[in-house]
Amino acid sequence: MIDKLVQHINDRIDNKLTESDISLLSEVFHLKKLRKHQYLIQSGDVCKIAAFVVKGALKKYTVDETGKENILELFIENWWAGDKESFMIGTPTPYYIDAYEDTELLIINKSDFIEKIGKLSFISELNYILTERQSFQLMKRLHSSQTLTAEQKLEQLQNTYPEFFQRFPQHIIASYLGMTKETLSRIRANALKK
Amino acid sequence: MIDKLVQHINDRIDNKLTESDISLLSEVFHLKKLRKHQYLIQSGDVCKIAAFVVKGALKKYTVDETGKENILELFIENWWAGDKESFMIGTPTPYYIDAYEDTELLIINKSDFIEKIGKLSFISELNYILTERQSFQLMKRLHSSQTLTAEQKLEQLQNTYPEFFQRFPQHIIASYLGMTKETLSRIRANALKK
DNA sequence: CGGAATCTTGAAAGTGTTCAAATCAAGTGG
DNA sequence: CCACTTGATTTGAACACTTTCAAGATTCCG
Repeated sequence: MIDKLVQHINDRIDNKLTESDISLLSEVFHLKKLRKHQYLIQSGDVCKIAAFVVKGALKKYTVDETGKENILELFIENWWAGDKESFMIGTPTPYYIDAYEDTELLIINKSDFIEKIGKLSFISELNYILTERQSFQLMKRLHSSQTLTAEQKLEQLQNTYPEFFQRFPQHIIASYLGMTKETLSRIRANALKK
Repeated sequence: MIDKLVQHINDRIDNKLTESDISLLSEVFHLKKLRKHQYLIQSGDVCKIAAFVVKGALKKYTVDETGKENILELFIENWWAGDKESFMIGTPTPYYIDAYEDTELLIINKSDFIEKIGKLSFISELNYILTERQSFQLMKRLHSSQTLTAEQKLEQLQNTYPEFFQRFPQHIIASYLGMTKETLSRIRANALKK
């Protein structure tokens, strides 16, 4: 169970984890299972956990006045799910995160994070790497959101995260891309013609 | 000159800079002046510098096939201008950055950054804080870009960065918001009626 | 088989863009 | 001080793309 997390970390940091690092991780992370449609966090909560996805899929979204979901992020295996801003700063999150499939997570709560591992160099290193990558990706997504047509957005997503199309239905992908499911359907029909 | 940078750093880190920290900064950062319309970086360059804005204003943008500028970021005093991804990873930047006003920058080049200050704890701390904040802001901008109407985008920008409206003309603001100058002009006319 | 979720299709409406032209504002040089 | 230039803003009309709403078709799965 913890193996996937250890692997994830070793893939990203310079010096591999020692046995004692790993046993510490085993202590502070615990397994949590979510059934399809269960929430990890809800709007208004302060996010007090960080969650590593061992198995399954989740979506992060807001809900507008009309009840429409606007999906911001999709999480699958080996991704971190949560609201980092709420977790770090302690402000209430505006987001919902729920399981789209039955999901297994490795959870650490904020107090354990701060007291037990936050200051370890491999955690700082990992955290920095992930945060920096996140910001690079968000810059690209923002640019795409503002400059590309719906068709170009689809094509780009097929190139960057083809796995999403295996895991999520079209209406979820559409919302992630900032368009309606009808638009996505029509665009796909057009793209096939060519 | 270096004072503004020292102030900027002291405002953000836990332990204030020492005299020797400051004299080291004075050594590795040098002043660069840009006249209005001069480039700091151009598309295709590898960004080999990080630049702190002492005075002036800059814009970061791409140019599409038709020559249209799509502005991603605006920089004024006390902001860092550059393409961090290109700087850190060494990939060619897709962006242009140019001065919208006559501008004074404190520049550090990559080799000095890596060899002389990159490993100092106050630089790591600052870098992490800025990167994290950047990613929080980008998440919000992406969400706004995908969910708000043009009118709501304007209102939100007026609330978050009112100073932009003093420093940049409307067509620049419009591009930053991902809309045309005509749309922004009409929206403002409508908003005034109410 | 039957029901729920998903995907497709059509027509009408909405929102923002494009293109072109007019207006406005702020220097600059004569 | 005025004419001229340049950049910025506004306005109008036609157009393009995406959404909305509604209905029908398809797929999945117990």
